[in-house]
Amino acid sequence: MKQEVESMLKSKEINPTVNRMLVLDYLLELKSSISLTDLELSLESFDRVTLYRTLKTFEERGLVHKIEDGMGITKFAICQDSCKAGMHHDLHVHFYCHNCKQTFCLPKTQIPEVKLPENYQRQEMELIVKGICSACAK
Amino acid sequence: MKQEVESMLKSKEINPTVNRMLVLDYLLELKSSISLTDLELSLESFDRVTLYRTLKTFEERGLVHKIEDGMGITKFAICQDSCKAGMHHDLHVHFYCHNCKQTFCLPKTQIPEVKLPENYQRQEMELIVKGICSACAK
DNA sequence: ATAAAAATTGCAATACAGTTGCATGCTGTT
DNA sequence: AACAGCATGCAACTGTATTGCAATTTTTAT
Ligand SMILES: [Mn+2]
Ligand SMILES: [Mn+2]
Ligand SMILES: [Zn+2]
Ligand SMILES: [Zn+2]
Repeated sequence: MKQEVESMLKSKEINPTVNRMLVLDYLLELKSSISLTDLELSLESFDRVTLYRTLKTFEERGLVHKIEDGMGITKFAICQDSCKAGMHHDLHVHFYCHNCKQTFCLPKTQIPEVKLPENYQRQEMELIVKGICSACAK
Repeated sequence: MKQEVESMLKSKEINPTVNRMLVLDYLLELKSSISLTDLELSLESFDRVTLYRTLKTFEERGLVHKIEDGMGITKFAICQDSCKAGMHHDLHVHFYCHNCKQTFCLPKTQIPEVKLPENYQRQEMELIVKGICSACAK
């Protein structure tokens, strides 16, 4: 397990420090995304700034992606697969649950194409669907 | 003109004070949306809190809608038409320009339907397209 | 293995958007 | 004119994001 986490960091050219391995391990367990504040609450021994910079590094190297959850909170989630440093391929839908306040990646749900007005040049897209998640719907 | 602004406020059951008429007038001139901070810079004579509460009232009465611009900034824009107090019909796409940092409503560009995984219940959607706006593309 | 260099971390401080409480001022009504 | 109710401004507070710098850890080169 620890071996796996370490090589995952190395493959993204991230120095595998103890801290970073613990953070990555935690993110991998997680079913949804997490905000910096919630991460700080979950991993109490870490300084907030360290977690901030850890997430920033992870994002820059293509290991996690940033999600605007649609309620003004920034969250982070492990990238699915093909993301590289400075190159995220993150065209899936995100789902915000009004009940549990969690934000889920829906990697199998692609963002459909939209036709923009004349002269608008698209570079990225974000689609946030809000409602009740499957766990809360039961 | 002033007459028009006043009756617009009244039709949404908002008390037409001098301040509110000036803010609404400014918003109507605007081609794109605006953040609280930028509004404060544009209308210097107003206190930030007054503008905050003005926008909040406008939003609650269905006169403006709130936009998460995808970069963590909340912006406000005049509603198109059928919005009522507590009931926004805001399923159009928003466009964020990386060059001028403005966020545009694209009222003619609807958000396409997406099929969610089993048991997810949709209530709202937000689609932000990022890139270069038509003015900056020239 | 050790020393030097480079990267990482923690603490303190700052920046900044959003929000609330309260005293004051304004407006319309009796 | 007196009153009630809403609107406004100021000060203060919250919460998140971000930076500077010194201390510590990790890596690299002897
Ligand atoms: Mn995602
Ligand atoms: Mn809009
Ligand atoms: Zn839920
Ligand atoms: Zn532009």
